[in-house]
Amino acid sequence: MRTFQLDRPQVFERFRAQSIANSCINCISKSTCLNSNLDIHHREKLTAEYTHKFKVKVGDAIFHNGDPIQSIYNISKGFLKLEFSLSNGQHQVTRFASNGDLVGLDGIADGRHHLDAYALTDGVICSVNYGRLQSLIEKDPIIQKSIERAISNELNRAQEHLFSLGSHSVEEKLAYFILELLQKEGRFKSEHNSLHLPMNRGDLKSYLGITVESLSRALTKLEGANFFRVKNREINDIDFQKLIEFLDITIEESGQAY
Amino acid sequence: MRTFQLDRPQVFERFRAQSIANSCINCISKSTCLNSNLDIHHREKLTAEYTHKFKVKVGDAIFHNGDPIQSIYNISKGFLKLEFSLSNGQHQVTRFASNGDLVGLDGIADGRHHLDAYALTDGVICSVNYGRLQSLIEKDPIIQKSIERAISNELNRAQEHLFSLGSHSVEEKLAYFILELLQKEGRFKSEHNSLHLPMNRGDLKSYLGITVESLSRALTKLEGANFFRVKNREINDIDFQKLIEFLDITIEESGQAY
DNA sequence: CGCGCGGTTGATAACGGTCAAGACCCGTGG
DNA sequence: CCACGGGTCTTGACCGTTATCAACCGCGCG
Repeated sequence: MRTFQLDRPQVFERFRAQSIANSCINCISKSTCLNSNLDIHHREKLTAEYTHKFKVKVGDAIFHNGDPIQSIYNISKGFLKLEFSLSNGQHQVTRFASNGDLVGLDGIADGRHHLDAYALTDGVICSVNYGRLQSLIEKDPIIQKSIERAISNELNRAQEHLFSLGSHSVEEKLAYFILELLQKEGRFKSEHNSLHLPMNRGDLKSYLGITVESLSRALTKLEGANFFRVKNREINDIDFQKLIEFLDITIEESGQAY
Repeated sequence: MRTFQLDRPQVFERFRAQSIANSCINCISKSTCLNSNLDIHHREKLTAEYTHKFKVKVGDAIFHNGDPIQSIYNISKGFLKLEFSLSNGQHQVTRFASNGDLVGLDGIADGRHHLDAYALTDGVICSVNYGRLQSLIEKDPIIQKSIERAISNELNRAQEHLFSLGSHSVEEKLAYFILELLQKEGRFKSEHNSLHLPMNRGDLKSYLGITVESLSRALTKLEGANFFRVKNREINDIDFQKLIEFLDITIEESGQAY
């Protein structure tokens, strides 16, 4: 289970000023980045010559389906959505990504991205040039392992999403989503039983494969059953235990990330 | 797009007799295996000391959720289903795998499998010891790339599945599935407009996230609209063009596999 | 022959989608 | 500071699709 915290923005800002200067050593995201299990020597290799930090604003596209894969992206700050889209306009959000998540691995298969990536909020992204990363991988098995684990991890996340979309009611899908977000922010056992949703209802209904109206009704219904309180994008007083009972599932303590 | 054919079983049997003797050089699956883009020298490395061929029977489990990852599996013959399952009995088929598919990559993330794998038919599986594969990867960047591409490919397949489950009617999900199978068997432009479904209705409804009854009705409905003819597990006279018009999609010629 | 299993068909009900209206949020400008 | 306006979100009424429950069919097998 990841344990970083998102609730002290001012501290974040101080680190940001350092990390934007392209050092992996001091980067706030390092505990969840590619180099999470690298020692300090390895981390230095990932620094300036391989990485490039840049800011994004709400709505910015990071890459599109079909684009050749230039880089792998690590999110330092902010939120992205990843969409599967067809030329006829149909599209679906398949993933939300945030602090420490690696994005763009879908392009490894054939050298082209298969998804669209957009910024949901202003943020900072660390890009790692893919060509250079490849040569680095060849020289360093630890980095190679990190990459493989990251993709495999993403695959497993997709499987869980698949499961939650198949044969579940709207309320159940929503409950799975809330738990997923809680887990991502490492808040299972913490005193923080609230969430701020980084996405609007439109993106969330797409992710869940339902309509906005159903989503809205599901929110009020679960609120009425005292699973949580909803106020716009704020979810408060989340009753973690009730949610997992509702879904009839058990959560292991050691939800180990990559 | 993959171009191997599945419709001459007696020829397959002759090859099988050779490949069971553990040579990647003569293996019938090699064009779609890990070593698809290896030259003959590299292929030799993958032979006997790394791989082990074995037969499976209908219903056999290959691995379970939680098992430590011993091997990566390449399917030489037959069909597998991969299931996401919870301890409360809920489960969903998330993938069907056949000739040339790599299975078990979900376990790379944390060294344990996250899915259950079962044989849908009798078959032959080629296992590659994961520990040895890892050391091989370190020495040989081409094999490492093959692995990464295979996982990334699987990730993209999962995204498409996700898309087809979200916001689509039962008939649409079924149509997507038929096209997916056709594509897998490389029959888009071939004279073969028929399919044999390797799975029963129960597994298929699980994959599509619907009920058996809805599946049955969707089959008869699409049959009534002359998309194809259904006879038990045989799908005949498939009207490829009508299917893609129904889904309002376009298919590129070059559906390149890994 | 008759049982059991997988699959289909039918009747009914509920869940979720659709359409329409209204409430709320928030930025802009008077 | 408040009024306005546009977009987002919620609520309500209605209807269609799909799940549910139940019966039945066909086939393989003891």
